[in-house]
Amino acid sequence: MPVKVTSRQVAERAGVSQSAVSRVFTPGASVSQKTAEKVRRAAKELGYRPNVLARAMASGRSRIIGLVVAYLENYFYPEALERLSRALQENGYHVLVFMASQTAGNIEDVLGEILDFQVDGIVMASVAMSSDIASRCQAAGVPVVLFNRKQDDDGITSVTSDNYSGGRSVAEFLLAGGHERIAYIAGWEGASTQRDREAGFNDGIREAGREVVARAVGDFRSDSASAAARRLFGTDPELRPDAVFVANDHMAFAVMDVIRFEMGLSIPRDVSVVGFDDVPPAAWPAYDLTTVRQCAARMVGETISALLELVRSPDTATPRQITIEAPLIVRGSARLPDGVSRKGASA
Amino acid sequence: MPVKVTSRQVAERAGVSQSAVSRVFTPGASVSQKTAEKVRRAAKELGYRPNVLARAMASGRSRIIGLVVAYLENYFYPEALERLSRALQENGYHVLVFMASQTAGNIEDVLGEILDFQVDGIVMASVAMSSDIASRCQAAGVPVVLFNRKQDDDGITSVTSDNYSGGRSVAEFLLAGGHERIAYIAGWEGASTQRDREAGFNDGIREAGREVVARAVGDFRSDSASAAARRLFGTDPELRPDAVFVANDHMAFAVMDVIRFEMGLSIPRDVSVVGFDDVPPAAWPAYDLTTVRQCAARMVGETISALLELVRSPDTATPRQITIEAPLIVRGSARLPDGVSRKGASA
DNA sequence: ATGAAAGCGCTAACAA
DNA sequence: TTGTTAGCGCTTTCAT
Repeated sequence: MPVKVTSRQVAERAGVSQSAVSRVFTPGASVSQKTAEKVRRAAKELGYRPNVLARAMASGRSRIIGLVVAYLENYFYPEALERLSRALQENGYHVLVFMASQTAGNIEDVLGEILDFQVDGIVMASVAMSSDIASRCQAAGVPVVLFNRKQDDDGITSVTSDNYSGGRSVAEFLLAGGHERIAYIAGWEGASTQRDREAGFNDGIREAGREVVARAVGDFRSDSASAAARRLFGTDPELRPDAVFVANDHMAFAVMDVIRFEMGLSIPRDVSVVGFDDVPPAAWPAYDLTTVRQCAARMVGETISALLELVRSPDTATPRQITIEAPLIVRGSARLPDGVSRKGASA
Repeated sequence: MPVKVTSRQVAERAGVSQSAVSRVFTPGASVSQKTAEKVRRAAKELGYRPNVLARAMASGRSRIIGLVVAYLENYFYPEALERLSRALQENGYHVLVFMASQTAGNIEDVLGEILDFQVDGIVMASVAMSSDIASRCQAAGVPVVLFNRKQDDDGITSVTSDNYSGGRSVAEFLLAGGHERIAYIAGWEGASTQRDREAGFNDGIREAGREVVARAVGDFRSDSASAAARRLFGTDPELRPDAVFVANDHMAFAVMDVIRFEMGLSIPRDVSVVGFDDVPPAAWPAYDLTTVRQCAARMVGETISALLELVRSPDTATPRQITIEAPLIVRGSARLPDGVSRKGASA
């Protein structure tokens, strides 16, 4: 049995030209029933499968999508990756993964590598904002969509959840719950998600004529978040916050553990904690975290359709900023406003 | 600025032949300093980057590694994927992801797709055992390594941790802790990891002249694990297990939550729980789970070196079964044997 | 509907 | 060291 079967060999066996074989394996090409049958039989007998790379070279379309992702440690991303990959597979595309460091400017290098692969499109998940990306890809003629990040430049397609409103609903919820001293633990400040969540949150607080009493930066990392929590809560009981909004769940778990197991405080009696993302562990009873949901399924769905649109009709498709609604999921980690039960979402 | 720059254009500009350009970008090829410089300058001016796909076609080596993975829901895999991808990137390879369903026989289809991409090698993470895979890849001349799975057939390279010993140390630890009624919650029975962990565990229990008093199957899924826990612990206090070994951490978290929050029992006072994997949440204070560590870093390291060895010297390299040691990590979710403190590991 | 022929952009002998 | 020449396996005009 031959290790590599070419279309030429199939053609020979089927008694047709090589291009006939190519057509049989090209959806929408014009071949007669008879030829198709002969070819398929010969192909099956020989165990022929078209070489995707050769096809890519000749056609200029690789059916490969480059995915840049910084860290899988935040459990929002594994789910997104899995969904993205499955959805793309169903559409005949495959994902080539490029790991980038979270903060570094090495996005530029990575971008070069990606482009070398002649990918049909790129999904950038959780990268720093940089308008260079847009222009470089535009120059290379490769569509990009930003996943869970936004740029001020609106020439680039992005899919995010409504971070601003999400942050705002947290503020309103916490205020309605009668909290007096509300704090915030920020994510990495280079991220648009961080910026928007905080902006919405702050606006919500301020419009009630109040102020955030304490702020620390956790950089979206659990160790930094723990440290931030120690700083915020390791003070006099009178100065201590009675509520904290943490910029994502991943950090919120660390914060909750510091509050409960190091400080010996009770959640939500002494302190209310709210996160952002609604990753699976947020629903685990040990955390039962009130949080803002980023619906990975919908975000991925929009990402795919925007990207494939750009891939398939590069000329007519235009960049869009897609925003997915981000509902507050009320669980047990935060004191409730009067009259609100755990089942009802708050606004 | 041209959208696509070819080596031919660079050659023209540098005043050399096209193959000279190719050589400059081929490590280890023979080019003079002078030529190299001219070419590099021309390349830079034009913004030339070699087309990886064309190179792959011509050379027969794509520098793409196919990764088959079933589910990222178990947090052991995101970490493995991230490490694998980074390590391969450092070696000039990239990962093409293929999602397979956990149980289905669709590994076969996926394998076909992978092979179409002319990948240089394949990593199969968490797939069902199937000796067909080995032969199909062998026929295609593509090296494979099984990650976190083993086959009876030893013609295929695999990297696993020492699941048998791991299971055994759990048995010994639980026995030493004075537990009277020891139960087991199994993973998906098609997995070699499940089989080996249980075998080691059972042997450890039996050699002490004892028996596992209850067993349920959780299929490595948290909902099934919760259900299993309800069955096991929803009985008379006298019949209730006082210790349970759960085949992986992912399930163990669900089991702990059922035990604590549904049954109202205390861990470890009423029930000891031990898991397997040592994923990050196992160390979170809210779980503080005693578990057996699968060292992702080492497993990935061995996977990479075995795979690259097979890729680079297909003739001399031989299949190996690599086993990584799997130490028990003692935390607070299980009653300790007398004299053992949380810092000292048990045997 | 089909075959012939010309590439896609590169690597790898082979000569020189 | 360098240029010339064949391909790698496919898609895609262009005739027929």
